[in-house]
Amino acid sequence: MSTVNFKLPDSPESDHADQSNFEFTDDYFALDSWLGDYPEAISSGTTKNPVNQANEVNDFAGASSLLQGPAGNEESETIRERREFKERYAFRTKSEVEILDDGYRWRKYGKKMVKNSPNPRNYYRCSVEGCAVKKRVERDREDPSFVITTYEGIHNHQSAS
DNA sequence: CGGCTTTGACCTGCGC
DNA sequence: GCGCAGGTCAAAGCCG
Repeated sequence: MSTVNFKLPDSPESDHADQSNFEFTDDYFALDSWLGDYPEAISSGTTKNPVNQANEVNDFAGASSLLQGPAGNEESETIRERREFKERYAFRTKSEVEILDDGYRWRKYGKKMVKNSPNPRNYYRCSVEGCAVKKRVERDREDPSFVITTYEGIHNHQSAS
């Protein structure tokens, strides 16, 4: 239904058509509650059903701005509050490749097999020094054509690419 | 030559 | 206390 085309700042090199299909389908959802990290949200009626959260496009806009990094108001109360929970946003993306160029440079630091899924989970970290943003990439358990990307933290720098 | 992957080992939290 | 599962480290090798 509401397909959000997320145009990424294409780096000069990654001009391939493969990388351009970074789009959020109806199935994208923020994992804040989905991860089960927020017992309150779950007990208050939030289900794990992705369809239920399919129309939270506005939510994504907020998440997006957070991902881009605060534009100066780093000390804002909102962000400080969020920091207590650890910022975490996850997206389900239809993609052949899991290495999605989102404008930042990532360094892989781990790979793990998870019990729930036959697919491995990859751990990335922003290679910019002083930036503690982490990223977790794994394929969907039921739909290997989907990739679940979980961001953790906020970039404190401009996207370097 | 520098930066990044790879991969197994290590660490830690948690449930039994 | 033990074992499992998830997360991270770090040495070695690869690749541009």
